[in-house]
Amino acid sequence: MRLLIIEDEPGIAGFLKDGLEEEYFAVDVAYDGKSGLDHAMTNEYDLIIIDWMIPVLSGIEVCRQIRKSGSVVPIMFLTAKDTLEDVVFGLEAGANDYIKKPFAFEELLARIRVQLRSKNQGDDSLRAGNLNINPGTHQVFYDSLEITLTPKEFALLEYLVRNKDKVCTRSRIIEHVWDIHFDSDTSVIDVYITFLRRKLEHAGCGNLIQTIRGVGYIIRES
Amino acid sequence: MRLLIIEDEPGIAGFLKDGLEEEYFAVDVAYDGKSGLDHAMTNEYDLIIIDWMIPVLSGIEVCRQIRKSGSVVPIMFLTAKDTLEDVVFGLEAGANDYIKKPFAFEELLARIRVQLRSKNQGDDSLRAGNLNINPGTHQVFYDSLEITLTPKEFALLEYLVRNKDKVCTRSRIIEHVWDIHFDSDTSVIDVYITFLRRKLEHAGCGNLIQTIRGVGYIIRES
DNA sequence: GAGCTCTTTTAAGCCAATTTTAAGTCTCGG
DNA sequence: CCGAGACTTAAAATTGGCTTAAAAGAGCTC
Repeated sequence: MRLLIIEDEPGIAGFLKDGLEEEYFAVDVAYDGKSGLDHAMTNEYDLIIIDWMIPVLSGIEVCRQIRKSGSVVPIMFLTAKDTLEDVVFGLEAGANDYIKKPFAFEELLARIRVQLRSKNQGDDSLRAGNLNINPGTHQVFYDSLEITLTPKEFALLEYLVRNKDKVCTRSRIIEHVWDIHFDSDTSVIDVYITFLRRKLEHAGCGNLIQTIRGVGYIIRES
Repeated sequence: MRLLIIEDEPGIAGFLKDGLEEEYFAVDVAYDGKSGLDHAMTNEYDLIIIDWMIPVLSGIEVCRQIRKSGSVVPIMFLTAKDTLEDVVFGLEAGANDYIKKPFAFEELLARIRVQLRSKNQGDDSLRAGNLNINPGTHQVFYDSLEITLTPKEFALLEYLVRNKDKVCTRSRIIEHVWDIHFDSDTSVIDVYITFLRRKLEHAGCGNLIQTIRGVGYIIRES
């Protein structure tokens, strides 16, 4: 899952980036509103975190511009302000959630998961058929059998399952899971798809990941 | 286990901090309501102790704010007041327990253990398979064989067992057991995991602590 | 407070798992 | 049947955990 953080204080930005990468997110950081908007418009993110008070272009203005472009990406505000007025303003500008500084990292993480899961549905774990993925504990179960995955394998499977019934193109996968933006002729994806298929097959959960030739992959639930 | 004490009298605060650290807790202290709330919001604690009468923001207000943020961390009040009215007030504000000053340190400790155990289950001792951990006496038994641990070894094992069947990430371990909050590239955890494994192995209880590479550790009960 | 022991932390080298690269083989669609 | 793209495999590169030894710190005794 790929996140954008728009935050001018390097300390906070670094802390968030490190913590979120530990949770297998691919994280980009922008240090002012203009460059943040730039990133948001030229890339596809699964969620954007914006500080209210940032230079060049205010957080709220960035949010408005993103919405104006038609994007429905979940947006969360970080802010020191906490009057009712601000909340209303933020939500009117198109934000999905709102977290007051100072905040616990755990709380932010929980709220991020809420936003991401709403795209999916139901409880906190991700499902596809009998496969159960728990992003909180980094565990995967097929029925009650646990499948042990490496970090990259997990991140790839998570991305495919979050987008189940949708085709995931190679370029999106390389962006969202590997955070690689330029064109490159690597075949990492193929290799990891093989790894995943082998482990899933071995657990009795074969044929989950289907190939769309020339495009990418899809996990179908039906 | 990591505690926060919000108490303005340095004498009492120091006494509590020292006493609780002697019991292997990782203890933070805040000297007024505002800074206390700050700490509570920006960190993850296993229990919070709040004095009723503190400057800037009253204890009860701090408690309300914490609950308002959705946190369910156990909260205990310290207070000189003891009318029924106050008790009701405190509990309504979201406190879990209530202890009147002056109090015996032993009693406070006992009540803290009650609050912490409710997260786990049943009786006072922690279990994982045939391993038995007694937080009160700092003893560890494998069947009837005692395993002698140093304070840090004990604290680490206790944290892992309290969170058994859940993955404990490195960053959570370093926060809850060592009380280190900033990013640091220490390898203390590795060293202590080695110490623990060696002692457990030696007692015949090998293979208890499993590594989740790139993430942390887990003790599985099953 | 000097000297001793035990605990905790730091640092370095080693080893194993993970990730990436690269090359050869296979398969689908035209 | 050809070629592009996908799959598989092996091996290189990298990362990160494990182990060890030694230094630093804490507590105790005399």
